[in-house]
Amino acid sequence: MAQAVRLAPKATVVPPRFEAYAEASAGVFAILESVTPLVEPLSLDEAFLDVTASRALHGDAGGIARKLRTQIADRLHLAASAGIAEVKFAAKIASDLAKPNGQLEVPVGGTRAFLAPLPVSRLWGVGPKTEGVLHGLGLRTIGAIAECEPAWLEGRLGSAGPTLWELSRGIDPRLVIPERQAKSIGAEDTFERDRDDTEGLETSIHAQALRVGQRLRLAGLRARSVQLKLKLSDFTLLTRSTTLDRPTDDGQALYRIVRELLGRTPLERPVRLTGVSAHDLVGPEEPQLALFAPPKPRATPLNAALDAIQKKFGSTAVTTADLAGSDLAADDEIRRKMGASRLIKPRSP
DNA sequence: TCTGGGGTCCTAGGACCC
DNA sequence: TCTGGGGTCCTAGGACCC
Repeated sequence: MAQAVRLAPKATVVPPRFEAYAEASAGVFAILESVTPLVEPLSLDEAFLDVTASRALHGDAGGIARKLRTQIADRLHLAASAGIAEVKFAAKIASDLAKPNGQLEVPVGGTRAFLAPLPVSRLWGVGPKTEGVLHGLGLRTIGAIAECEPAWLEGRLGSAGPTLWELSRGIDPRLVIPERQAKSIGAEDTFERDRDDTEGLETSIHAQALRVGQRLRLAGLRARSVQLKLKLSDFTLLTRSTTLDRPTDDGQALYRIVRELLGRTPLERPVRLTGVSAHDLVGPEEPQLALFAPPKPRATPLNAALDAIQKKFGSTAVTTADLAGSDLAADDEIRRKMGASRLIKPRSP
């Protein structure tokens, strides 16, 4: 947006409508799941489908893709593209090449030939850095990688070498996995202007810790470790993390820890972004390994009450004193998931 | 190309344990 | 107190993806 506004100073800037995208996404996934339960979301608007067992009922893969795309167009008025292949990442590339609003099928047994002329950057796991390394080795196409000795590639790229070699030959053993448990949950915000006042930074990570805590409770998870993230004015990234004595889903507990981490992190520059994330997530049913039963956390009933209030009246209905009136407490995603229908501003801190 | 927010996976050193 | 080999866990950083 910064770039766009610079180029077109008079442009009208329209805020994103995350709720609308989520609603459309749910509609698309409902259509996809009418064909097979083996739907693996890749993002809000992309998914892998394993239709191996669906063909007897729904016809061949190409026909299934056409049918799904027609339904998406008819019911949701959205364009959709599809890639069909024997392995996941080839299907993904085929769908990228079919955009917009097309579909591309890689013939059975033809994966390696399909990939060979494509640039190395098309491979999953090859970003700008790895692309530079590969170009330095004289490798520009996926076919060129396929011709290499995997051991030679390993010497130059580490363990990524043999993996890229396999992919270049169309070997991709990854299965379509419908439900995947989150491995981390985080919240981060870039400031309007860089700042270095402790109070402002603490307010920011407080709001983020509370958002993370709420999302943990929504997912029925607790965190065993917490990470503080700071991006400085020169874009250098700092992370500080701690492992907890006991897993928690309490935002205030997360905040106490990241505030401590912030306190012992000397900052040489103003801060551009702060972030808080929860890692090593465990479910609520995790067996208790402590020798003595731990005391029931005091925060649990409080959080349940706060969650209920926010579900009913919106995410800004009740918050901590330092966040009152600040827009940092709002989290559209939480509001959407909880189904809150209206927003009530606090009348006084 | 002056860089948002949500993630995943990997590496590497050091502390610590047997 | 030192030595050696095998291992886990914790922490920080980086590449990559949508």
